[in-house]
Amino acid sequence: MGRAPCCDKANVKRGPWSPEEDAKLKSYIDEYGTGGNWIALPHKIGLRRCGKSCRLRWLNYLRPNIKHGSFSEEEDHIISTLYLNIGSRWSIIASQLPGRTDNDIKNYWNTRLKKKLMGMQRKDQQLSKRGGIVKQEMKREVLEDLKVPALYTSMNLYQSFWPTESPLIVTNPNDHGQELHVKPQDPTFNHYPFDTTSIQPELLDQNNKNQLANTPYFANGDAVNLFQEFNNYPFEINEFNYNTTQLEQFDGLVGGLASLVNGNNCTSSSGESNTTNWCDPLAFPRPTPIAYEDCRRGLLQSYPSDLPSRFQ
DNA sequence: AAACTGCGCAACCGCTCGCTG
DNA sequence: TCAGCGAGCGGTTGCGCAGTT
Repeated sequence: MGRAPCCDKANVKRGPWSPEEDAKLKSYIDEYGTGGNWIALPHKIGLRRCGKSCRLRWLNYLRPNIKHGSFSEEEDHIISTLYLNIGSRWSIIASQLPGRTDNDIKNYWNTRLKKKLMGMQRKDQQLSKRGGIVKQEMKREVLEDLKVPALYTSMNLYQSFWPTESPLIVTNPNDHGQELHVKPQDPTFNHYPFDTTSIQPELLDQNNKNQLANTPYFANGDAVNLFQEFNNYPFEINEFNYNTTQLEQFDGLVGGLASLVNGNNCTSSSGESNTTNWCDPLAFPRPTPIAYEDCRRGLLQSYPSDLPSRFQ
């Protein structure tokens, strides 16, 4: 049995909204609010519209302070950076752009910005042909399929999502019995263009803006979607699972993940033979790939024997 | 001037998630 | 614990307009 429809489709109007319908909806919500029930709303005001349609019309067009019109360069930058870091999570991206709706941003990305960026990337490829064929091919794959959020290295980017109001106390669900006290983020830190000074310079592109050129890959050529890989936050990172389950092959080097131990933002405790950093998605910095840095430090000497095959 | 094409955007569709009883 | 429901979200569709042939 399929899902029950949210409204009687035979008796609701579809298609573009008339000015009269807009006025009806707007004046009602202005006076009474949505009442927290979109399904019931059209009946209350005598609109022959589906509740979902009313909600969409209000959110995308009628509500106050909606910004229509062309996007600025700064907005372009924010959208592209966020897209490359978190993918098509339009509502999150929209939350960073006051006055813009997720629908607007989605449309803008799909119809214009993506093409604009891809054009820029192709130009970049032509200029960097001295790179190896394999590297170029891998890069091309990623750039031509921007549906794959490639990397999650811009730590500061996420700071705009971090708590700023009060210290958090988080209990480790991994049964370690730890209580972690997290200091609030300095609110003055949330700005664009974001500060990249805390990111390993090897992980940044020539403009120190992102890490497009250093995307880690699986051996089969797929771009590593680090965020996807570790979507089941909170999770625990330690040197053991770091070395065995979170390895990626990166351009001939061995890479991986580690949490960024960054002052008060992340806490760590020493185990018997390794260091454990427990991270909560809302409270801590995202993990960052530190492939180059760790290779240089000699932390990764060889593949462990139980390395899952997909990382080999 | 008419037909065609491509693009932008509003709106719809269907899925997931979280809340509630 | 689980089913039902509504809200929210991201993908997709299709209309209308502008530019081109």
